[in-house]
Amino acid sequence: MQHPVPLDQRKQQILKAVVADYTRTGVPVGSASLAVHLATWSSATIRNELATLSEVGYLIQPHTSAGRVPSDLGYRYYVDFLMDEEDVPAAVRRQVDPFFAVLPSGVEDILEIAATALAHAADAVSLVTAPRALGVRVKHLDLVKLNDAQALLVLVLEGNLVRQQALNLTGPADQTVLSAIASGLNAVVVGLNAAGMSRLPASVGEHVALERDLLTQIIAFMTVCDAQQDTLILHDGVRNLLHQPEFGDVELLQQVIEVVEEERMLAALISAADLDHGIQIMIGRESGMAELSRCSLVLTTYRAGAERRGTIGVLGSTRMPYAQVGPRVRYVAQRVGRAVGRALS
Amino acid sequence: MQHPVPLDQRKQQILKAVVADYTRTGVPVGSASLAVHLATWSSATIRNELATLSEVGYLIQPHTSAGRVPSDLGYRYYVDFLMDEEDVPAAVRRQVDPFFAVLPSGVEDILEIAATALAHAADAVSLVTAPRALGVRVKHLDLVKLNDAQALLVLVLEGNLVRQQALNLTGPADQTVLSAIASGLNAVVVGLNAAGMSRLPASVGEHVALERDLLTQIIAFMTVCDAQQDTLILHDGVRNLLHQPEFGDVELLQQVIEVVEEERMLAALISAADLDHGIQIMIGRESGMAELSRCSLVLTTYRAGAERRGTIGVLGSTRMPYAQVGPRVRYVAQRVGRAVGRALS
DNA sequence: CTTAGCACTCAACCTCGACGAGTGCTAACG
DNA sequence: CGTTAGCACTCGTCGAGGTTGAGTGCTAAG
Repeated sequence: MQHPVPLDQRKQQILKAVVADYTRTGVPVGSASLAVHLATWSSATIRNELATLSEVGYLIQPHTSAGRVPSDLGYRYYVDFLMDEEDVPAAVRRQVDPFFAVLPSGVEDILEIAATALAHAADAVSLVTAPRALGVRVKHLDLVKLNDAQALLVLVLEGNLVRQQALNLTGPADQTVLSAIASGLNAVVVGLNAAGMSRLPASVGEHVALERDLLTQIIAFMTVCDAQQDTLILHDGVRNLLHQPEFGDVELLQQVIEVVEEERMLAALISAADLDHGIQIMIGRESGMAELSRCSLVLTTYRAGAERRGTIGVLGSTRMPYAQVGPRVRYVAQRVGRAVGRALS
Repeated sequence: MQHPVPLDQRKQQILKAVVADYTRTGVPVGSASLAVHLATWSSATIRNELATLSEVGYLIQPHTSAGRVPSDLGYRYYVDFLMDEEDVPAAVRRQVDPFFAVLPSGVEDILEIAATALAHAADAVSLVTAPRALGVRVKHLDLVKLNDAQALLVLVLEGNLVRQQALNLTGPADQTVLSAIASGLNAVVVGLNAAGMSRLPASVGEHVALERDLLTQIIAFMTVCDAQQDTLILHDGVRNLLHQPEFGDVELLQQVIEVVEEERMLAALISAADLDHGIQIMIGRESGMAELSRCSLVLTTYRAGAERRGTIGVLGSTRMPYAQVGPRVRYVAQRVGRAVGRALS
C-alpha cells in the first residue's frame, strides 16, 4: 500500500463526517448538510476542503452537481486513522448470545450457527471457515464393513469432526477382523496427524498386510481432509444485501451472489488475507476481484486453543458501518473461538 | 382442487400456445403473434377465444391494452392436460452426468452434489431433502471418551450417514469400558431403528446400569435424527433466479431468497407435498405461501432401495418451462436414487 | 361461425421546462 | 491570508404533456 496523503486536522474531521453521513443515509453528502454537523466552519470553507479532498482522491463526485461520496481510498483513510470503533450494543449481544447458549458437539454444526449469528449481528453476508491446524489429529477411528471389497472408515478428529470414507480391501475381511484392526490402530494412532502417522513403525496387529494397506489409505484420506478444511466456507445472510439501495441494480447483485455461491473464489480471497493483526478490512477493489468492487470484507481470526485458528467475517457493501461491524465480527469471533475450543474438549 | 372448466379443442390449442410463447419470451402475448403460430384461425377469432379464456380465469390481462398471461389456473390446466414433456437433451445429460461420475461415500455429500447438478440442469433453485425412512436403522455405533462426564456417540446409520452427539455419563468410565459397551451394543443393535431399540430386552454386558442409561440416550438421539431428516434441506442456484426478468423487482427477490434461506419454511411445504404419483407441480399460490406467489415448485421423489425415499426438486418462476423442467428433475432424481442406493451398499 | 375493419385504451417512451441541490468562483471582510 | 457571503452555473430529478403502437372489444359483413 502506498503512503497515504497526509491530511490536516480539519480535512480529517470533514472526511470523517462525510463517511459518517454517507454510511447512514446512502446519499451523496453536500457542504450544506456538513456545515450543520461541523458548525465551526461555513459551508463555503467546507466546500473548499471537499474540493481538495476530491483532488487527492479521497472523495468522488457522482456528477457535477451532486455531493461527495467516499472513494475506496477515502474509506481506507477513515478506517486506518479516523474511525472510532463502537462498542457492541447490548441489544446485539442479546441477539447473538442465544445462538451460543446451546451448542451441538460437532465443530461444523457450531460454525453453521456462527454463520447465522454473524449474519444477523452484522446485517451482511457472513463467511466462516473451519479452524485450521497444520495437520488435524485423530481422536478415534473405526472400520465398518460395507461389502467384501470395501470398508467404511469413520474418523473422529479433534474437535469432534467426523469424516467418513470408503476404503478398498485387498481381500475379504470380517467385521470382527476390521474391529480388531481398528482397535489395534486406535492404540497407536490417537493424537497423531497425517505426518505423524506416516512415521509410524511397522505394523502392530496380526493382520499385517491388510493393516498396512488400510493405514496407507487412511493417511491419504487425512491429507485430503486437511486440504478440504481450507476450502470449506459456510455463508449465510445473502438476504441482508437485498435491502441495501446500492444493490438495487440486479446486475451487480447477481455478480456478488455468484461469487458467494461459488465458494472456491472466496476461499482464494480469504486465504490471501493477512490476519496477523486483529482484523483485516478489504475495501472495494482492494480485494482484487472485479465482481466485488462495490463490496468490502471485514475478516478476523477466531482462536480455539493455542494453534488452531479459523477465519470469520462478513461481506457487505463498501458503504457499511465499519465502526460497528469490526467490533461485532470480533465479538462473534470470540464466541466462536470459545465454543469451538470447548468442542475440542 | 375444484373441477377445471372444460375447454374445447381450439381453446386448448390457444391456451397451450399462450403458455409456450409466454414461457419463451416473458412478454404478454397478443392475438396477432398467436395467429402466426396458429395459422388456422384469424387474429379476430383468437381474440374472441382469448376473451372467454380470460373470463373462465385461465388467462390474465396485466392491463387493458396488453396481451394475455397465463394465470396460476392456466398453468395448472396446461400442466395437467396440455403439456408434452420434452426429452432431456443430450447436452443437459452431458452436463449432469459428470457430477455423478465420482461420488463420495456419505449420503449428505452426494445430496450436495445433486443440488448443484440440478440447479445447473433446471436453471432454477434446487432443493434436496435427505432420504427418509420410517425410522433410520443403525449400522454401527461407537463411543469415544470426551471427559469424565461425557462420551461422544458416533452413529453410522444406513446410507453411511454419520451422526455424532455428546452423551452424559452417570459415572466415570474408561475408553476401554466404553469400547466394551459399544461392541456389546453393536452386537444387538445393528439393523434396528429407534422403535426397535426401545423394544430391546434387558442389558447384555457387564456394565448394566451405564449401558442401560446410554442406550436410553442413544434412542432419544436417534429420534432426533429421524426428525432432523425431515427438515434437512440443501439448496443451490439462487443465482439462477437473478437473470429472470420477473425478479428484476428486488422486493420480490428478497422475499423469495428469505424463504429459501430460512429452510424451515420450505420443510413444511415439501413435507406437505403429495408425491405418490411421479411428480408434483405446485404453481404460484397453490403453495399457500404468499412470498412464493410468483414461484412454482416442481418436486419428485427419489428412491434408494425399497422403502427409502427423499424429495428433490426445484423452485423457480411460475413462468418456467414445465415441459423441460419436469423431465430434468426426474432425470436427476433417478441419478440421485441410484447414487444413494449404491451408498446404502 | 368466422373475420375484416375500426374505434378505443393504455403503458411505454420521449421531450420539455421547472426545480433544486450542490458546486466553483469571486470579492469582500476581519 | 484564511474565511465567508453571494452568485452564476451545472446537472440530475420530477412531473406534465404529447406521441406511438401494441393490443383489445365490438360491429357488421361474408
